[in-house]
Amino acid sequence: RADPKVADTILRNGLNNRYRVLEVSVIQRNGSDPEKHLTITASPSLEETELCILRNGWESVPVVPGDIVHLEGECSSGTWVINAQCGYLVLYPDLLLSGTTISNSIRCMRRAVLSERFRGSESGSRQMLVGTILHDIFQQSVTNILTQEKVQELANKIVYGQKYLKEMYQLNLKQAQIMQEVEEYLPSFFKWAEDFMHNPANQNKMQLKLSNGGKTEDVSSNIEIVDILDIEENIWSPRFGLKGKIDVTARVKIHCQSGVQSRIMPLELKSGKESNSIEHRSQVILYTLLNLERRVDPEAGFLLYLKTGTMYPVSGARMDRRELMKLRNHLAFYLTHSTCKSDVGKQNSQLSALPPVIDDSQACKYCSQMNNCFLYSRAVEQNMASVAFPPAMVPVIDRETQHLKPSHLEYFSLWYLMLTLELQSGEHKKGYKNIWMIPSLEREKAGDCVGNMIRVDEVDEISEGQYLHFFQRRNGAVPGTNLLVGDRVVVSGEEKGLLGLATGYVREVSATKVSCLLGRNLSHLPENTVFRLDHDEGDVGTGVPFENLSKLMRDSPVSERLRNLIIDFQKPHFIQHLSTVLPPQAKETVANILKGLNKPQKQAMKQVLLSKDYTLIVGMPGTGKTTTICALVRILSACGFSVLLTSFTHTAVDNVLLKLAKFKVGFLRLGRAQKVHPDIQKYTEEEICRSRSIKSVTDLEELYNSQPVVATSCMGVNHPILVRKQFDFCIVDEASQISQLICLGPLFCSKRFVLVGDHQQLPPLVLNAEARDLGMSESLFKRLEQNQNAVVQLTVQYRMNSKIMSLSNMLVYEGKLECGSEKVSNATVNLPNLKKLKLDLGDPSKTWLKEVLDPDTPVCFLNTEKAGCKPSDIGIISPYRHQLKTITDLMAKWKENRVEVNTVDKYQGRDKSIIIVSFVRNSMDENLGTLLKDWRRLNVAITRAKHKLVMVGCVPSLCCYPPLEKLLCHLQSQAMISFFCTLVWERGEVRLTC
DNA sequence: GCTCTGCAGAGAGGA
Repeated sequence: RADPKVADTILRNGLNNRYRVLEVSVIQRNGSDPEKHLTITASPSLEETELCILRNGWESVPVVPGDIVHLEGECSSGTWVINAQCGYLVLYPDLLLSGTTISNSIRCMRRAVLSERFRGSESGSRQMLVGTILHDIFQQSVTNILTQEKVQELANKIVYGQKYLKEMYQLNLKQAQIMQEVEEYLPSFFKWAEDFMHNPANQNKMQLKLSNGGKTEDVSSNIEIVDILDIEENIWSPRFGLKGKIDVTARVKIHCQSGVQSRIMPLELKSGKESNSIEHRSQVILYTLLNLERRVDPEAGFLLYLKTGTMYPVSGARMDRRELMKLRNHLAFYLTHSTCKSDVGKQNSQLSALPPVIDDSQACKYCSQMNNCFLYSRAVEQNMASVAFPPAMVPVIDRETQHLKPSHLEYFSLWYLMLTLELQSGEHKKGYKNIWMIPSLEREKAGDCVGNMIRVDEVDEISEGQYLHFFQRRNGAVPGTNLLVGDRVVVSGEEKGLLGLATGYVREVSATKVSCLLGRNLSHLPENTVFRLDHDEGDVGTGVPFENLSKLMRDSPVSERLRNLIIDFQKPHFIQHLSTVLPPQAKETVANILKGLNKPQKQAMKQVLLSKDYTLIVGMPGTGKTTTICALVRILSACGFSVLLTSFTHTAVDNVLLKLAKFKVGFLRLGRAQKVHPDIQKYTEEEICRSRSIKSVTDLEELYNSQPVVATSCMGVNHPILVRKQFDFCIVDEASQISQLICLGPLFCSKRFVLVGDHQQLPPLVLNAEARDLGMSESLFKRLEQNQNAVVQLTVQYRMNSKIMSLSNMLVYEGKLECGSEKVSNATVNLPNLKKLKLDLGDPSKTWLKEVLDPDTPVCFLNTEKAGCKPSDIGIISPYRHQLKTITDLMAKWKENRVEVNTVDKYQGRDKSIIIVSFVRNSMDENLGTLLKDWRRLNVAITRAKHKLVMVGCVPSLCCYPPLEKLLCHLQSQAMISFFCTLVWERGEVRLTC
């Protein structure tokens, strides 16, 4: 009951009810099937309980106390009955599972569960791409009622357009090949249209089970498609815990003996073999359920095979729907219970078993999840007493995983567990469910949503599949919001049932309007539709690390090499002489570049050139990491090497590129242009393809091969270039801040790698405490640092004056940091109005300010209001967000307010002339909190200032934290403490005492 | 005990 996963769930009655299960009991009566009785409640106090009785197979639903369920059906005097004839129980209804996921689980649920974790395991195939293209052509043809000639034209436009070029490049296919395949289908398109769209009296009799006047009857009827209402309609159903995209939503006339019926029905297109299989039919049945969210029950749908133009009716009979929903519940159970607490009394989590391995080696042979499936059984399940494998599969599993050592299996299961725990923490915080569980007005308060919007102006198709929409607040101005340009949004209708209409990106936010680039054109919706735009936190970055973990375990030379280096700590190798790597013609260029570097930087260049495996560059604060990376890229490319340049954030990548752009080194920037620095946008693939109007695979390939330097974020590893190309070097900036498995991504497509970072600064963020304790915040940089022969340190810094530097030197760097020049060492802050100001400070109560303002004082307080330096030169940092809010609010009164206020964490990688650190803490409580216990956070905090570092805090309180205690001791011994100020709160006023 | 960045992604077929 204390499960945090459900602790914050909103319970309620009614159509979209949510019940908490309090008790589960199995009732076994003589001679009849067992029943399951659930004691449930929809009241937050858990007091008013109801009873739910599960019968006729529903008792198999794996529901346990604490679970959240949704009930469909009827409740009479506090009792729900879910049986063969009526009602549904939906387990974890806020977990929406897609139609394909559920139909894929019919044969093997294990595969369906694995596919949810390892999304990119299927790299796609020719058939799939052709399928996607055929869908597109068909959908556009029927929507626009095109003639045969026009359809041919459209096919040409799509195949020879830019839309699918990337996929074609990835699969190494030619456009002509695709076109040839596509053309074979076109005659069937026309045949279908002839049969069903333009010919009401067609001879294609179909058997349809439909309700009529209260009873269901099997009717023989003629089907006529009269109107196409939507294509790719996206429906989220929090009632059934389902989601899906419906190929075609059509108005259908059903002509039968008793008359004509008109219905809106789903049409599912298939370009493969005409199998009419249970999987295909199940998909249609699930779509009939999805339709309930928006319209009356269609009761049936159609399966259309594009190869032949044959259309099969599929009824959404109660029995089939019921079985599919039970399947969904099982899937939801496995996805939700991916970890469990080990033996009673212990608090440690461990991985749960997946759905069992099926006994069908024939089916497994072609399964895209085979590797992950066997890996999980070998690394995780083989040690579980409760898991038995089909005997025939045991040797297969062993054979397919024999390339892995015990250390590899251990690494896999540890990281799989940590990633899963972290995923659960993320789901708990974010997730889509807020969109349907919390009204827009309420979500607006937190800034995550803008509701009550109507669409204005025309929808503008910017490029294929990208529609620019404009929204305006129905009454008044757009409220204050966190929505920023470039953020992902989900557009829904305020009216229920219109969830997830489209997703896209924010283009512009003004006081009156929000414009968004969406994947679907919403202009077909009624003009008075009221929308809400929700900030889409999505489940970003959850798939990539799982995917990388799976890749690392593959039976391939690249993966084996990385396993040896990363898991088994194999010593990195270096070659002896530079002459063997340095081409004669590059010598002069390289020498010139080296001239601009200091000694440790030069050493770093040499080390990288000599490396056969990897190099770690420790970039202490202010030591010119960006300059070093920039020089490194120039040298490597002068030597003829290809380079993949990455970092976790777009900002970090662009920082290097901004510098690099000044030199004659060409590069290609991957990633969404919206997320890229404006000055770098012209180097993005998106921009280049637009400006050169690239429309053939050949041209695209040429572009991809044109630059030896490619830059992208670590998450962008699924780009086709990285799938097909191998680079000589991969450089990862800010590597000490990147989670191990995310950092691993770009390394698969490179022969050698360079990690740049500083493990004395903040590690990757890990939300889940247990995962953190298990070691999840260990970056790859930190892990490999134990191989000291691969490490070079940049120790000469150009940021801080000597006094500021000395703090960090004492704290963590053991005196290794040195100033780059006298100028740096002696630099002080320039305060032009100081003289005048000092006169104003005659009041004895302000003497402390005088001292504080003295440029020769490294530790002090500064009044930015009158001192006369630019506010933009000042940064205020604190470990705590709430403190920043208070400071920001206090400063809001000022006319000109350009002082940047931010968290320590956010200031990493940046600097300012003057930094004011507010340590906040002012109590001797036992509750210390963890933020200030971290040496790395303190190190970051005190190494941001170039000329003046002002720290504010309560000395005795702060002495409880070991890192601060050390710092304060040092300050005292250096006589810097006398200037230290204590910040005291009294009745909401800030008073400074010395 | 309070720190937060990444990003399209449901479905494209195959046995």
